[in-house]
Amino acid sequence: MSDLGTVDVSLTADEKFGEFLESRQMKYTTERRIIVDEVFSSHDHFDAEDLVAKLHRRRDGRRVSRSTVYRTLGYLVDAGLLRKMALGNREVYEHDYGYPQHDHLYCQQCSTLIEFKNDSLRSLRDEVCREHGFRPVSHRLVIYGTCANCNRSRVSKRRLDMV
Amino acid sequence: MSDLGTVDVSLTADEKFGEFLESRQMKYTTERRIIVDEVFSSHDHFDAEDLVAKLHRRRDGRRVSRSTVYRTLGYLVDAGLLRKMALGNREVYEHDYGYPQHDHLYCQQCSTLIEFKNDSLRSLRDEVCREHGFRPVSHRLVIYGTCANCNRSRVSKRRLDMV
DNA sequence: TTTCATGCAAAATGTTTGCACACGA
DNA sequence: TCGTGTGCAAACATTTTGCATGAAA
Repeated sequence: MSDLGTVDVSLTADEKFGEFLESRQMKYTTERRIIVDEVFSSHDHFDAEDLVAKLHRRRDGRRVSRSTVYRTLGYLVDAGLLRKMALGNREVYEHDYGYPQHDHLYCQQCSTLIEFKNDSLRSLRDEVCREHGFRPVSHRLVIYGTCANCNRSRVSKRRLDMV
Repeated sequence: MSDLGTVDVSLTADEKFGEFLESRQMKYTTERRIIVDEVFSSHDHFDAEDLVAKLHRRRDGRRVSRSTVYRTLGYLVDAGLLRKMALGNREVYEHDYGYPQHDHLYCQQCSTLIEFKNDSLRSLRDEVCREHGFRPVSHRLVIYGTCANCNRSRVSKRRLDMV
């Protein structure tokens, strides 16, 4: 997983979620805490069922049902803590809060996801929007292809084939 | 629907699909012809169920079952005639063959989809890929926000509110 | 103690598949 | 004719929902 560093934020994800819940008269339950802990313990992209599996197989007291996982993921997106995006034919979540805006390179060979940041891309996006009188809120860009590693292997393989 | 013109191609979509089917020892059946006709009769974006509905409600002899619609859409993508992409939480199809490469502005207010073409974007994409040793095959970019029309209405509304 | 959340099971959605019959080349 | 395709219904995969019980504030 690429690491683009962080964006300074005054609250932890946990605190931010607490504020969100409070503002909506919702409760910060044990289950919601378990989910936030799990989700923010690593920076990997994951889909709903990945998380269900992790939290469902637990033998300790920290099991959470499928419905609660799905419901809570929705709230985390609403709270601005997670972003949901389509990757091939999977729907994956990634950290949004405290993490810089970025786009993705997705290797169709080995399924590696590379994050990258490019400021010109952002300006170009805004310029296009301006030309259309369009007010951008967000965007999703995924470039599909093959990564450096896979390109290397293929070249080696091709060379071997030639021998 | 925006119209970006066409790209010159030597075969009609129908002929191209015929070639594809032949190359795979598949048959160009009545149902497949009905689907190609319908899909290429307009440039709108549509999802599988839109098409199922259109072809299922027909009273003439041109009804096609749900399974055949789904199966054929897959072949049309494989044949390079259609592109599939995520739009919000829908999966929509659009023409690929004979249509220029482009990206999308999606209005979250009125659900309008605006297509645009921007060559700098393409070069920038390729530059980013080069920096990462990544070989691009395709990409999906959707910018979410509000369109000129909706921005106008909102401004008017705001002005009225102030009176 | 009141209000909201959970877990379960059922339902809803979107898509794929096995199979008997039908059709295209 | 032969091999493929179709339609149907059933299976699947994913996500949502109604409801009785349980926990947070």
